[in-house]
Amino acid sequence: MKKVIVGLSGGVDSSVSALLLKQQGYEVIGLFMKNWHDESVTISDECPWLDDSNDAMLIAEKLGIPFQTVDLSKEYHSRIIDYMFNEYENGRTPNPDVLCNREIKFDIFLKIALDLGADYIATGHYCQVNKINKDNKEIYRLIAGADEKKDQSYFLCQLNQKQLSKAIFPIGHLTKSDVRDIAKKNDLITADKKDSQGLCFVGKVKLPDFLKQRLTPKKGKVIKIDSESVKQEIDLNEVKSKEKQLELLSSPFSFSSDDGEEIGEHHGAYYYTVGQRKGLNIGGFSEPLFVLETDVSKNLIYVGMGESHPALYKKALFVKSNEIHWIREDLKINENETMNIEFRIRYRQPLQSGTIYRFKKGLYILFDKPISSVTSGQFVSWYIYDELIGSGTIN
RNA sequence: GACCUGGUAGCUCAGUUGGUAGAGCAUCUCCCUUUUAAGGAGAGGGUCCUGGGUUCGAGCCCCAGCCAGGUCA
Repeated sequence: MKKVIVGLSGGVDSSVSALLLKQQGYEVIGLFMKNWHDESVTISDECPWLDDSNDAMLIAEKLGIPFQTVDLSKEYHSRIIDYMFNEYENGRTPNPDVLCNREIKFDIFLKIALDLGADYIATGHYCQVNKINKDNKEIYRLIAGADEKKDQSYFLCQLNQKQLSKAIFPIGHLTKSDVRDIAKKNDLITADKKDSQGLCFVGKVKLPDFLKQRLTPKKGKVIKIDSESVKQEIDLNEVKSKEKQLELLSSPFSFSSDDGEEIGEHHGAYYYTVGQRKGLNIGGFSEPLFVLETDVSKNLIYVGMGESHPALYKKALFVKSNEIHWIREDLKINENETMNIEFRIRYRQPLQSGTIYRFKKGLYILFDKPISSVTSGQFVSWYIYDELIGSGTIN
């Protein structure tokens, strides 16, 4: 009998995952990860993890499976929280939950599971894995969850073949309402529990407050850039090489304080992210203001009025060579090759179409249509149909 | 110095022939969402510059003052 350790979070998705594994005849062990202690920074109920661990335990009892708790808060802190603060400090916008999967659930947790003699680990993610044979090699494919609205493949975009080979996603072929139905029919107490939100393991936070733990507030200017003053289309015909063209299209606008008018003050450029609307605390304009760019070294933030401001849109993005990740290494493209793909630059964004151009320095993705709020530090993941084949950090 | 225009929600402004005020933005809450955003819904918020006067009744009319911007000598 194959042995699976399932990460029980105390939610309905992992509950049903465990149930299904049990029904499929696996030897199932439930493991609850406690990765965060500090409730002072969260908005939600006083002690969410206590309820969650309790629910997880009750589910394990109900299913008649062994249950354990592990505390990975030290690792979570060094691998996720530290990364987060570093990125924000450098004016980038990290994605802790993508890292959490790569570094915690599918690394440390996986190792613990293997040490316990498990053959696989399972989680309640809405995504699917399948295996194909190609040139006598087994290749694992990461497929989007069947429920388009809940597809969480994006959060797993940094996993590799080895990790996928050990992963089972028991609910990936189901919809959320299927999962809730199953939970109800089987009297699982988590059946009607609200979906979790906010940072995985940490919970819902007000980001600026969270960041203030380590990034001290410092006042700076907010500069408003007029639509008209944004330099118009670069004449690509004057630029000979494709690489140079793409470099221009993907590079930041690099505004300076002379490019616009000072309209207010902020409390720290690193609290803001591209495309952000709320929290600027500046009114008096006919349309909302959106953050176009931040400059952490000068502590400036640049904003533009209206959702169609030209500086809110980009036609290309860049990923450095060492930050390119292929799940399907067999599909990897070489220097000077291109590939038509679909991609997304944030969770739940509809897939966008574009082309990858690979050069020595890294790769560019040229979008068929300009994309709003392309944010450095976030992950871009690329797909062929519903298969996620690679990803990278937006430069 | 004279004249003109304006002083109305946190901000920018609208307010019909006088009947105790509105819109956008901002803010807050909720919804959505295992990142950051965006998006959707709702709510709160006004000694209508001050002091007099006319009127049954004044943000709207009259007088004086204060403040801001402008024009002319």
